[in-house]
Amino acid sequence: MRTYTEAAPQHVGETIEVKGWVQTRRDHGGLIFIDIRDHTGILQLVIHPETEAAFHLAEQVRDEYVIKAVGKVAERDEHLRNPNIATGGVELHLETLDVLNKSDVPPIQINSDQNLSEELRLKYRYIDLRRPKMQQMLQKRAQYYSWMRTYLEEREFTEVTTPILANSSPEGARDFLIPSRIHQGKFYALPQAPQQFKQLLMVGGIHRYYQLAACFRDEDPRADRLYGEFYQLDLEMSFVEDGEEVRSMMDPLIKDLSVSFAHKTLLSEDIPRIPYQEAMDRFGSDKPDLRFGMELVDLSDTLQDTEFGVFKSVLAGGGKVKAICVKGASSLSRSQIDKFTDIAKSEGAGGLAYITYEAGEAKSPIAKFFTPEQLAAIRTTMGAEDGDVVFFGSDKRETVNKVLGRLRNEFATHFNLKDPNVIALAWIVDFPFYEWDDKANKLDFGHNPFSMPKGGAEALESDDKLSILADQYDMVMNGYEICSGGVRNHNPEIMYKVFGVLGYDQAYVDSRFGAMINAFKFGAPPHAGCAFGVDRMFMVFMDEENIREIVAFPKNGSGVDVMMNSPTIVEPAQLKELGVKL
RNA sequence: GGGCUCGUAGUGAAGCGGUUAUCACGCCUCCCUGUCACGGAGGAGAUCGCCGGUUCGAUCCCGGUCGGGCCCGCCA
Repeated sequence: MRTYTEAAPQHVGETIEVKGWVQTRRDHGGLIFIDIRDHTGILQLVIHPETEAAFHLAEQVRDEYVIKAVGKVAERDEHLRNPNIATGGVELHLETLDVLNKSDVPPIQINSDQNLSEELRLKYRYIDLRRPKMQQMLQKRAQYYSWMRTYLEEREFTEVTTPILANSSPEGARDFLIPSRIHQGKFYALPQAPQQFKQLLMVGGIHRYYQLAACFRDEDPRADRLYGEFYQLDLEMSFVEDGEEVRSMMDPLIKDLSVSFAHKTLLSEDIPRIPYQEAMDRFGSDKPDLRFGMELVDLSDTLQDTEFGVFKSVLAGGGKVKAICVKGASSLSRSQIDKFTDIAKSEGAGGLAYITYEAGEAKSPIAKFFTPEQLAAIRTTMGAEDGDVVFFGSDKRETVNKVLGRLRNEFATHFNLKDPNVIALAWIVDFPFYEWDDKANKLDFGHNPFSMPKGGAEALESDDKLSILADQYDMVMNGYEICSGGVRNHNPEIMYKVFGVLGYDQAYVDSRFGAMINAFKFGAPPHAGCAFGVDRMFMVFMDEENIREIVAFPKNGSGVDVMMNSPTIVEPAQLKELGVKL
């Protein structure tokens, strides 16, 4: 009878057959033990010299050989049990042994707790995947997908797959282009997201749509961003005019995944909705980690009359002086503070002023520039106690927020304020529709040109284009953006206007988004939706800080698949067929 | 495109202007009948990423280059 190793204890006294890999072999000369591993776990095989053929073969077996073992399951004597493995109470006394395949000495040791370089693990991913951790990860991921599918299907969402060979998107990330053989000189592009298709599904009368969609973007990767391809839980709902309908639809799923699937604790049952500007002002980020406080405090009024030159000139120029209070930071060494100063500078700060509170005193090179009243006011406003350090930022509003937001995050990491067992969720809402592009020195879309401006066509007439808000929302989980969505603009007239603000005429819009605009002329229902970055969310659930850890076959940081050796040079014949001149 | 950082046996680490380049795991041979990351004895295995410079002498210092990682830019 064929069985899995984990089931062995249920078959004491029976003869069973197990197949798997050799985890380790312990040869005692006159007695050999082999730990056999399959996808369920490990089982100890005992090979006695009396079973001559099996014993002889067992002497030659090496790690990672693939074997088939037949024998009788026996209870182990009390003193021979191994509490460290699930099947440690039994063992299999071999009758026959077959080697189904040999293995070279593996380049990475999978049964060791030695650090392994990621490079090597990716090159030999098929061996790396045999490790229990990776096995569990892939199992868990499948459950995760299934969990989401079940939730959506119970709520009238229909799964529809959309084309992978699609069109180049003129805005946004770089495309992966696919040359057309039939139409030489023309190209498909892999979709950056199924955005236009899902909106067309709404026009097509699909009530609610979802898809675990592959998305492709040719942008440089990060620890939380895969190169090339990633998956979104993409969804859209028709006849929705208020984004709150989408958000409240998704809240229970994400909370349930956090608690029941990932076994974590929610920071709060209620998921706050935080306007973009408020998030920037309080946390210095549009993806704030809410597991800790350390909020940015505006001291501009408190220090209105300061004689401290740096602050004085910033305030006179309409900028802001803000600060964060870092609990217990007086323990930081000079060189540690220098490191944080470098970080502040890398975000555009001129320096990093701070006040240390110790033994009731405010110690700081800049303390002498403040009146006792100002010093007292700073301390009270910041809630600083002995042992704390208040770090200042002074610049124009956006820069101060960015600098202190980054520091808030770095300090939280340094002082271990990010509890991995807690999930803090928030929706960031009311993103600015337009942003000022400093480099190009012109107005540009803040986020997504397809979302509805809040207030509709009328709002677009505003003189202050930067004050126009988009009906758009991101979900944030522990400092990661895990979802982005919006109420879509389904009205061709408003669509033309949205682009018109940036100086694009109707012909331009038609040439870029003709299919979608045209569709909107034939009775497009109002609709709204969103897309979750399922890889990134899963990474948080699995306590990983590198997104490649939760993907079976990721590309490395240079966009290379070091196992398959892609990208690669192709045969001239293939290029010729595509019309490429050699 | 830019910044920081790493590169030493198969693997993970240590080291240092002059060493026989150290340790652990793994590997090979032999011994071993109750181990479980078995144990014991012995052994093989490294042009110290690559190129150039400084020096009497470079794995070590300097410059460049290649490769990995993290970050900025970028990611509608």
